[in-house]
Amino acid sequence: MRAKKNLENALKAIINELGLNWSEKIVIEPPKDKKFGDLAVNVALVLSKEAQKNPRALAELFAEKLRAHDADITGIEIAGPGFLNIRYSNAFWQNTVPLVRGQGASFGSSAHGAGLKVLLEYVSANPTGPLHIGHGRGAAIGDTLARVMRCAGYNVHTEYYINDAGRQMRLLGTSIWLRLKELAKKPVDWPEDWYRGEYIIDLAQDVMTRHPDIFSKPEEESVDICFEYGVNSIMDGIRQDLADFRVEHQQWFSEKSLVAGGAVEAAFKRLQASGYSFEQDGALWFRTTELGDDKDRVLRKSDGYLTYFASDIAYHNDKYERGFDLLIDVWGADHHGYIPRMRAAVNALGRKAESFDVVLVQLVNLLKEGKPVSMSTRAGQFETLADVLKEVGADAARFMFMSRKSDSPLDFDLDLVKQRSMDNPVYYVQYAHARICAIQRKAADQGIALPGELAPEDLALLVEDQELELMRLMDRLPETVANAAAALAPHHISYYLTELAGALHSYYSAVQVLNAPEKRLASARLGLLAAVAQTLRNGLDLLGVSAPETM
RNA sequence: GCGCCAGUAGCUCAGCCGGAUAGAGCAACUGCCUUCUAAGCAGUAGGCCGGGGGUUCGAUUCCUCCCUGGCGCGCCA
Repeated sequence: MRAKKNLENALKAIINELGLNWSEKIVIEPPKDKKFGDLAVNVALVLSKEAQKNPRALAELFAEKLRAHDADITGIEIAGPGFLNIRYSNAFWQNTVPLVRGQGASFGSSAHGAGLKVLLEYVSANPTGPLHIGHGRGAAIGDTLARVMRCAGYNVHTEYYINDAGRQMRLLGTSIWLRLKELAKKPVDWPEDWYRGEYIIDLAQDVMTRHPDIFSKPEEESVDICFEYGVNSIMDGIRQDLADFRVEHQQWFSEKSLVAGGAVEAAFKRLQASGYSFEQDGALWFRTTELGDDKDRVLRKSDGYLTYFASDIAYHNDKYERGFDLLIDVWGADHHGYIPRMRAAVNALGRKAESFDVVLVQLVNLLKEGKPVSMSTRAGQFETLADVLKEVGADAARFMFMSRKSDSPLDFDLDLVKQRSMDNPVYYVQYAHARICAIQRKAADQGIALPGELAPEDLALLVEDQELELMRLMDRLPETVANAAAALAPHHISYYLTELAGALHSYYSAVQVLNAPEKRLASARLGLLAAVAQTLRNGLDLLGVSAPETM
């Protein structure tokens, strides 16, 4: 980050001096191959198209000015069409060590998000059964994204929307009630649509214990009792599962409360005012086709019940009215068809299109010994998130979920995730941290103290290739976090960590720390390792993964 | 039929707001444990970046058409 910012500022000054225009297209990044230098930039982009055909002269001019501008730049190579390969001095990189150690747990953070108020909604699974592995992926992505965005300077609020109104909920109440009747050996007429899972029987049993007199009440009231108990009990389970997975929501937002509070009617009025709603066949419709959807959508059905869409519009309207600048929803990819109508709603509510974004999370294929495991809730046959966590642990599961971008399907092989090998990069990264801790313990045993702030002449001893590589990588954490936040792509963090861990392992094998030829060198290296451990911890913490001291 | 997502090394995947010789892990092969944890390291080999066309000085990246796979297309949520 420091390197990138430095170079960017220098380039801006020079471009300004030359009377040219800075272009957002000017990307400063690590070169594809380390032998090219520390950073690469293409300055040809500030030129007109015509001039870009011969960018060499300009590149030379920039090179000359950069050398004069920044004493930390020790090497500039002109390559390719307008490429400058920049090399920073060792001293520049060595300063990363005190920087990281000075910032400690906050190293990696930046002001990139400028305090933008973001509402991040994730999981929001219907309380009709326990969370399964697919919900787990959404949970891991949502929670990690929240951590990453906060670290990048966004003001993030996280929510779980509880769909405790509507048809599926009536179905839950009925399902429990029918199981209850079955338990009481009463005749049962099974409908086509009901929840068959074993947990429904458990719930029915609980209701029976708590309400022994339930059969003496009117059936409607009994179903209500079943529903109330079922929702609360299942939500308690969901909260517990998420807590075990280290997934946090700051707020649990009830759809029922939204409807009861009149928010839906208020949203309807807004749509009416903008002229997008109409009545037809006894139902209230929203003309989403005028806003890019392929069909108009029903808001209130002819039977008087609200659609899910209706209360969802009200919910999003409520989010805006609470003052959020950006709404991000994490959805399962099977809901992607829902996006156009939600965008239509955002538009009709008079909000900017960019203020609403969706992170689509593709399916998880749960595998056991290479064979798929079914996860249908209604068929009552699924591997719950809780079961998976019990089997592989939260660390391995969270890292696995962060090992792919969200919109590609993920095979989650239980046997693989349990494996303690490089098939399973979480151990690779954690092991790097544990190795540093082992050295630190050994140092303490030998009476070698972890140095405080290293003097410049001590830092200057850190000149091995692997040492400089570690410093360059550490310097990249803040921009990696900022990029991951801006792109809503939290998986970048796990790739970064794997790279940093690789550099550490490489260093560990090549260079002796405690057995270094000189005491001062050993001490300097301990200082470096303390910084690397800090960086690993900070990165792992963004993923919600622990950084063990021994393994 | 329409829409969304994907197609990159034998396998699992990064990269994609256009830029250098396309990267990583696994699997394969060769080496490295009397030295701080071998859950590791060093190295070799492995690619019409699904296919055709287009835009461009330059395309894995953008546009378009095809092919293949997944997922959606309710007065369900």
